[in-house]
Amino acid sequence: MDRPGRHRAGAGRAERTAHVSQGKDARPATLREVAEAVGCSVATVSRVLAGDRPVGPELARRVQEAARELGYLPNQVARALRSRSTATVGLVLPQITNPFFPALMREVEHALHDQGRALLLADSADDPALEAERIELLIARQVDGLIVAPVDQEHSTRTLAKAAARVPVVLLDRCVDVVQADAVTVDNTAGIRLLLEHLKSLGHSRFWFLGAAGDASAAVERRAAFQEWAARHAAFWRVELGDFSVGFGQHAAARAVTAAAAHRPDALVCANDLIAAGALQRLRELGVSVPGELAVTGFDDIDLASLTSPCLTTVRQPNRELAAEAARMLAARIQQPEASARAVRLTPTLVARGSTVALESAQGSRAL
Amino acid sequence: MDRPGRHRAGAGRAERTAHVSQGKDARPATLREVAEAVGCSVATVSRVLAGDRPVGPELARRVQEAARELGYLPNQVARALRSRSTATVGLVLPQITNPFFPALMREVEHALHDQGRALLLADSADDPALEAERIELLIARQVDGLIVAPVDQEHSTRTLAKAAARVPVVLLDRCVDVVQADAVTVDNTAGIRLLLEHLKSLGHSRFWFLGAAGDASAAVERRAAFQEWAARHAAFWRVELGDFSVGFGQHAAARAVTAAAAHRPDALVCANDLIAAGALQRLRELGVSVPGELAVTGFDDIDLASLTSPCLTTVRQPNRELAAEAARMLAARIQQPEASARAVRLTPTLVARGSTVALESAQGSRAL
DNA sequence: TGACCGGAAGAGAACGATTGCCGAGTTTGG
DNA sequence: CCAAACTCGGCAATCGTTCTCTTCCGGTCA
Repeated sequence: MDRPGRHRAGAGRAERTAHVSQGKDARPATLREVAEAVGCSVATVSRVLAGDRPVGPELARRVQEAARELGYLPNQVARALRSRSTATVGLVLPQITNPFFPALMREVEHALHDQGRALLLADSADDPALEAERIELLIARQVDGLIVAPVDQEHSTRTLAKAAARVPVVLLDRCVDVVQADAVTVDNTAGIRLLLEHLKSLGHSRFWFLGAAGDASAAVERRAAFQEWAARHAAFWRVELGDFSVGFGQHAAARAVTAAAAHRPDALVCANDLIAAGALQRLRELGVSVPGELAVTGFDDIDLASLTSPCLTTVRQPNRELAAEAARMLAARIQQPEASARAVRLTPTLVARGSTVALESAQGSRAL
Repeated sequence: MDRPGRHRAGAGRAERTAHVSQGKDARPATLREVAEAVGCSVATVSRVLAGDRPVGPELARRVQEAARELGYLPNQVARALRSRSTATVGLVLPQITNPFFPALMREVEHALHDQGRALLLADSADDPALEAERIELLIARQVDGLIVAPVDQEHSTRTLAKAAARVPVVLLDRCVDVVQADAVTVDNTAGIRLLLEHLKSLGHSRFWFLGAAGDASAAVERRAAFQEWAARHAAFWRVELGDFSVGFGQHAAARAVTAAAAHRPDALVCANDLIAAGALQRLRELGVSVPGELAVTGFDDIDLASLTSPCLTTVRQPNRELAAEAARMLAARIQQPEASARAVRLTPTLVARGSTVALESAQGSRAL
C-alpha cells in the first residue's frame, strides 16, 4: 500500500501512462489496410474516397464503412509527394511581435483555411539573412506558395527573386519593386496625406516625422510621402529616423519636447502605431498635453491604438481585405503560374481620435 | 475600372512577366538529376549529401559541385514520407489576436527552429469544434507533434485525447487535467496571490475580480485563486465574468463605478491584461482616478501593459521559458513516446506599475 | 452471333529520398 | 601469396497516394 497524503497526482498519472501507450496503435490506417479489410484493391479505395470516378454502390458502402471503422486519415505527405502539391503556404513576417502582423496573420490563416490550405509560419526577425534561410526551408518543404512581407527592399531582392523563380510568391504589406511578383499593399502615400491634411485642417503646421530607417517599402513610402507633402505645406518640418518600435517613439518624443523653440513641433507624425504609442506614453510622463500642446498620429490602427491615452488618431489598414486579397492572388497564381504579375493597392482610411482632436469634440464635428 | 477605392498597376508590369516564366525552371533539381549530371547512382548522391557513409573524395567533390550548380534542395516531402518524420510541429492557439499569444508564438517558433523543425500554425478561434477540425488536419499532415493551448477543459478533452493517441502532444499555457499529456503552464494561483498580497499591502480590501467565464484552465485557476484568497482576506469581494477581452473590461469597469456604495470596490483584479486595459481606458473616460480611487491589476504582462495610462501592474508570464520548455518537452516526447507524462509549472513574477502604485512612489518605497 | 461499348475494378508505375544488401575492387595480415 | 577485412558504389525495396493502363463483364446493335 502506498503512503497516504503523498503525490496522488503522480500515482494517478503513472497509471494513465499505460493508457497512452495502449491507445497509440503506432501508425494510423493506410489505404492498403482498408483495401485488405474490404478485400479490394488500393485503387478502388482511393477512388471511393476521392469520389472522382464511379464505383459500385455496394462496394463503395463497404469501403466507406471500413475506412470509418479503421479511422482512416489520408496521409497528406504521401498525397503531396504524388500530386506535387502540399496544400500548404508559407507566411514570412518580419516581426511577429508588432501587433499589426498577428492581426494580418490571423486573417491570412482564415483565408487560407477557407481554401483548404495550411499555414507554415516563419519569423524573419527583421534580418535579411534569416529571411533567406527561412524561405529556403519553406521551399524545401514544397510549399505551394509564399506570402512574404519582405524585410528590406535592398537586401531581400536576391532572396525573393530566387524564391519567385521556384514557387509562386505574393508580397504582402511591403513590396520590392525590382522583383517580379504579385503584391498587395496599402497606399502609404495616401495614408500619410490623409493624416497630414487632417492635422493641417486642425491648424497644425510644424511637423516632426518619426519614421523607420531602412529600405522596407512601407518605411520608405511613408517617409517620402511626408517629405513631399511637408515641403509644400508645412511651416516647419523635420524627419527623425529609428525603427518601428515603442522604444524609438519614447526616445524621439523626448527629443521633440526638449528641442530648441525654433525646431519644436506642434504635431508628431509617426510611421506606425507602435512609435506613436511610445511617444504618447513618454509625453504623458513629461506632462505634455496631447493634443493641446502636441498632436500625435500613428499608422496601422492596431487594437492598441484605441487604448492609449488619449486614443490614437491613425490610419486604418484594411487587413482583412489585405489578407483576403493576398490569399486570392496566391491561389490564382498557383493555378496560373505564368499569368502576368498584378499589384493591388488598397486605400487606408483615417480614424480620428483623441490624440489630434480634443476629447469633447472627438465624436462631433471636425473643427474648422 | 473595377472597384472603387483600389487601383491596380497592371500595365507597367506586363513586360517583366516574361522574366518570371523564364526563370521558372518548373521543378527544382532532384537527386536523380544530380546523379545523372555526375554520372553516378542516386544512392551515392544521397550518401554524399547526408554524409552518413564514406564516399571517394573525388566523386564526393563532383557531387557537391553538381548539387550546388543545379541548385539541389532535398525534397522534404519525399524525405518525410520515407523517414516517417516531417520535422514539423503544429501549434494551435485559441486567440491569435490576444497579444499574449503572438509573443508566445514567436518564442515557440524560435525554439522549434533551433531544433530544425517548422511550425504549422492553426487558430482555433476559441471554438472547440474548430479546434477539433484544425487538429485533425494537422495530424493528417503528419506533424511530428502538437503544441496546443486548449480552448476549454471540458470540450477539448475528447479532441485532445484522440490527438494524443496519435501524436505527441504538449499542452501550453492551459491544461486539461483529464488528458494524459505533457503540459507547461504558469502557476496561476501563485500569480493571483502575488497581486492580491500586493494590493493588500497597499491597503486595498474591497475587490472585484473581472474574470473570464468558461472552462479554460487559466480562467478557472485564476478565478478559484481569487475566490479562495478573497474569502479569507477581503473586506468585500465579488466576481464578474465575461471573456478575455478589452470590451468586457470596459463594460465591467463601468459597472464597478456605478455600483451601489456598499458594493463598490477599491481594486479591480482582472484575469488578464486585455481586460485590465479595457477597464483602465473606461475609467479614464469616466474620470475615475487610478490608482487613487480604484487600483487595477492585469495578468500576463503583454507589451501593451507598459503603455496604458497609468501603466499596468500585472504578473509576468515567462513566455520565453514557457515556449522553450514546451519545445524541449515535445522533442523529448517525440524521441520517447512512451515516457510518462510530465507537468511543468513556471512561476510568474509581480510587476508593479502605476495602476496600483502612485507615480511618484512607483520607484521608491512601498507605502505603509 | 459477333463486334462494340461502357462501367467497374485491378495491376502497377510513378513521386523523390533513404537504406539494407550485395558485389567488385583494394588493402592488409598471416 | 592468399584469404580476410574493408571501401566504395549500385540495385532495388520502401514510404502511402494517385493515376494511367488493362482487363473483365454484361449489354446493345447490326
